[in-house]
Amino acid sequence: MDDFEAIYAFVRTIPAGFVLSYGEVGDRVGSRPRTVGSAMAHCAEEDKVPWHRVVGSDGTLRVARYSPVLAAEQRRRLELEGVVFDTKGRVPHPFFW
DNA sequence: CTAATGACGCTAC
DNA sequence: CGTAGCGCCATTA
Repeated sequence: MDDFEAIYAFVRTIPAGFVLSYGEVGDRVGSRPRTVGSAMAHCAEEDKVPWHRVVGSDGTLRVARYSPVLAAEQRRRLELEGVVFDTKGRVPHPFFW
């Protein structure tokens, strides 16, 4: 199984309304943050992965640097799940579960 | 096999 | 606050 698949499998278990950082996801699946980011970048719609629940260690939406459009999409989905953003557009702090 | 490519994270300045 | 450099490593070309 590709490392990506292991990452997708774990991310799929994150409940709606919860947010974890790339590093935290990496800790759970035994991968480095870089690999987690790479996996999220490649995940396809059919993978059914809640990629929006993974943010940067500082609570920012890292995807914004690459695609403002995707960042807006991520924020929209999180707010729909009840996640609150601070005045700087960041998640107060990744939630744990 | 080598090189390039990231939705990262941390430290230093 | 912002930028830069480095370590990291699976995946792809």
